[in-house]
Amino acid sequence: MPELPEVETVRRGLEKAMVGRRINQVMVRRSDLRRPLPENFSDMLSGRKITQLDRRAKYILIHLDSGNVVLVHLGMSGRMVIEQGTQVEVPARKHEHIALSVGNGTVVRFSDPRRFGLMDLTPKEKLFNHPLLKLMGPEPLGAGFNALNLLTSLKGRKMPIKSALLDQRVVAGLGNIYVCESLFMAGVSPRRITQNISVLRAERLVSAIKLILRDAIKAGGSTLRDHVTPTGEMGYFQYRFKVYGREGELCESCKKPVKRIVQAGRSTFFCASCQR
DNA sequence: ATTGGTTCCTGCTGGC
DNA sequence: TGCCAGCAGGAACCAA
Repeated sequence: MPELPEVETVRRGLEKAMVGRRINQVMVRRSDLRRPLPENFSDMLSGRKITQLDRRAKYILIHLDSGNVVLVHLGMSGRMVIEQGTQVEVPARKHEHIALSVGNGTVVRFSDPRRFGLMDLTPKEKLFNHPLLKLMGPEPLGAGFNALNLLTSLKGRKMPIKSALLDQRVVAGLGNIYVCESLFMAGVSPRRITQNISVLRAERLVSAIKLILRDAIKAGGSTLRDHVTPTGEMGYFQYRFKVYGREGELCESCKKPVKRIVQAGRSTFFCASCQR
């Protein structure tokens, strides 16, 4: 499931194939994604040159020479795949919703079986006032994400730290997998209530999050079910999970079994002995 | 106001 | 072997 490292991997792959190219054809097969595609989506993209590809949290931002920006969110099962020597009319796979032809027989295809993903369009100057981005917290790999900042945003709140780290307003881009792994690396219990997070624990958490995200990006993200790079290769970080999906296996560090609990409706994997 | 629960969606899997 | 309930989860929404 695409979290920040997977989205960054996809962004890097798309950047090579798309920046400097002109979108000469847009095919919309389904517009009822997580939120409906803007009505003029095709018209606003057609004929536009792609100037830049950025990422904000789990969003890919495609900058157009018209001054508009396309926001792409992959949701749970979204894929962006580059194909050579093909045409937009021919769907590459089931559940392909959008295809962009960017010249030289190159087609970028967005598929998303579960349709939790979305695309939207906004003028560049309104980008960070966009409702989806406006309330978003700091980029975890940026200087704006540090222990002090984290403690401030957790102050007075009473929820398990696991849930807080999934809240995109606290830090933007983490999902269930990297939160579990970060908490393990930091030795912090997922059940610990946010207001009881000490400075030391906040520092360890911030370091762990940055380290894990950087390593995961280097590994091309994690391929569990859906994630592939735009050129179809898989990521490798799943082989380095210490706790995620490892219920019952022995903790590498203390050899006690990894536990699974449910918090806010989703699985948390952790070592009750190493994480306090 | 904050927080936890529910919902959307489809594909995969585990248990009978 | 085959079927199907249940699970996977990002984030908006709802209710307490």
